Amino acid sequence: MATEISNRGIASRLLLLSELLEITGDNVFKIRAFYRAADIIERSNSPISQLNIYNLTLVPGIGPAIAKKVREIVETGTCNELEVLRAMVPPTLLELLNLEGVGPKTIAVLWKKMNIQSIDDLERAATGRRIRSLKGFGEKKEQGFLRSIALYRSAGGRMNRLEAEAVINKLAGSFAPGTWVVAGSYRRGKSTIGDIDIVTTGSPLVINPELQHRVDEIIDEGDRKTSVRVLGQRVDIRFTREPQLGSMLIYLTGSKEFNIRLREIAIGSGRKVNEYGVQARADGTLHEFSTEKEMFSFLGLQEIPPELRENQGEIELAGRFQLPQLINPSDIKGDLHVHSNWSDGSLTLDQIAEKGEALGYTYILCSDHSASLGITHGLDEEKLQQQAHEIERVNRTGRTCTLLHGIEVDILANGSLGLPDRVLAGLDLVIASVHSGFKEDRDTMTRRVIMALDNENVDIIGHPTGRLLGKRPSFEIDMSRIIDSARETKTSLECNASPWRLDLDADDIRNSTKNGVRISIGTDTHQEDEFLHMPHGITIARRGWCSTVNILNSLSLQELLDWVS
DNA sequence: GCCGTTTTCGGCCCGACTGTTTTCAGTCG
Repeated sequence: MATEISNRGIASRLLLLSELLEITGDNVFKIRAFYRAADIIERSNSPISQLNIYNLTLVPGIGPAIAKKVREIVETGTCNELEVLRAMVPPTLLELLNLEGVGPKTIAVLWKKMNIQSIDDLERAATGRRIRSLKGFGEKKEQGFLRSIALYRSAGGRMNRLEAEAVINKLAGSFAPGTWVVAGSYRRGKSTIGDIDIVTTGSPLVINPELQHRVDEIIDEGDRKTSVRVLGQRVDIRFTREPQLGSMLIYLTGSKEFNIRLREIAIGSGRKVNEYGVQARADGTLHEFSTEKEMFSFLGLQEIPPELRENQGEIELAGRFQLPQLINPSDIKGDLHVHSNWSDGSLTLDQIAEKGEALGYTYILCSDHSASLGITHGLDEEKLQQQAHEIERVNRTGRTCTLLHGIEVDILANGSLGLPDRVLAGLDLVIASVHSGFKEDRDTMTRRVIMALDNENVDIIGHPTGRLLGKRPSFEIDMSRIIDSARETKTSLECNASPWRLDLDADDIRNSTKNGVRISIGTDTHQEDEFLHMPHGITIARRGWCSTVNILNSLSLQELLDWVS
């Protein structure tokens, strides 16, 4: 059997098609249709390659033309229109789309009038001051191109949440306390953030000058909006007034798809939604909202938590007042992934129990590495037995937080585990994780993890895709098979709260809980301050539509022990 | 190209800011 093309594979070809159509100047609505279809296919949790033409057209956003192209891609790996465009447009031209301030129209003109085909070509032409001779281009554009090229070459990509917080902290002094809110993808709880968006009720007359000496660069400056660069990252600041704060927050929190959907709905009832409020199209009267809740209510919607605003069905549910009650920090009863100084952590077991008590937890799973992983001073059978005695001693000291004795056992290359079953059977909870052999192919890796799932001693699969944000991509793994197997074996999948992992991601979490798989949130703490990463994990779980019933560590200690047995 | 209890044709979210212009196109979010 030939390998089926993945949803991502289909989506990437449609995306390439829409980018090529942009440069060749095709109808913008047609381009958007391709772009939307690519997004829908990428996010779908069932294999699109198995749908026939008719079933494809039943997917919202896919019509007869795109359905035909998808089938062509499934059967041949590409489609005719894509190949025609690829033969026409130099491939290096697409890279120019990554430059800030450079869009498809600009690229088309540079290509057709000056035969500029790549970033290097553009740099040479701008340095040689040749571009200013083109109609519609001047000296400032030329300099802007050179700045964008330098920025693109030095860019470190998207920020993780800690890096975003560093940028925010650098600017915090520009605003009076209580007059500003971080919106955008940071507020929606995304695991990586492209730029920072801030809404403030402060005056631009005060804040714009304040920003001057805190930023690397002012990109745009205005009375309604100012954009700056801080620590190499873009920050957009929108100025508003208290009576309009609600609509501005909704607007700047997004997502883009969410905003578009909200506005489409408003059009249906003769209204216009923008960042200033809701306007009646008939007479132009503007309704203002100081809170988001008031504006949602005015539109006939339940208040939608920022983490859900992705146009993934939440708006329709909000219209029926049927949004899920999302998990909250106060629902978390304990941390299910902590390392002590018995392996590669820095805290003693006593310190961990003390910290757990201070955080209001009723339990913490002490899950050190197994001995198979040489670099982290893992525990063998003997050390594990000694640790058991020490945990018993700590648990007798009368703290309100109980230490559970567990392990983070390695899933080895052949799918077996780093410790024998009889050892694992004696522990309270077992996390099994992949820490080596990331380069295996998709099928091998999937079977490795499924073997671990089939082991009756394994309760949780730790960081199931192995990614390190910005450093190491997920390894190849068929998550739908993993989720099926987790359901059958009643195993939990981890939402690792470390800001460098945040793995599983929100889409996989939502697919897991739809299938009845419980999510375990663990901080993977190695040193004291990492206990504070729990909220990052909760945020991702909220993005995955999790209620308390979906979260393993919202169970009480007794319920958790019952679940294990 | 997609879509439809206003529509099967004619719409398709909305506004800020810049640079290059004498009124607007392009880009961005």
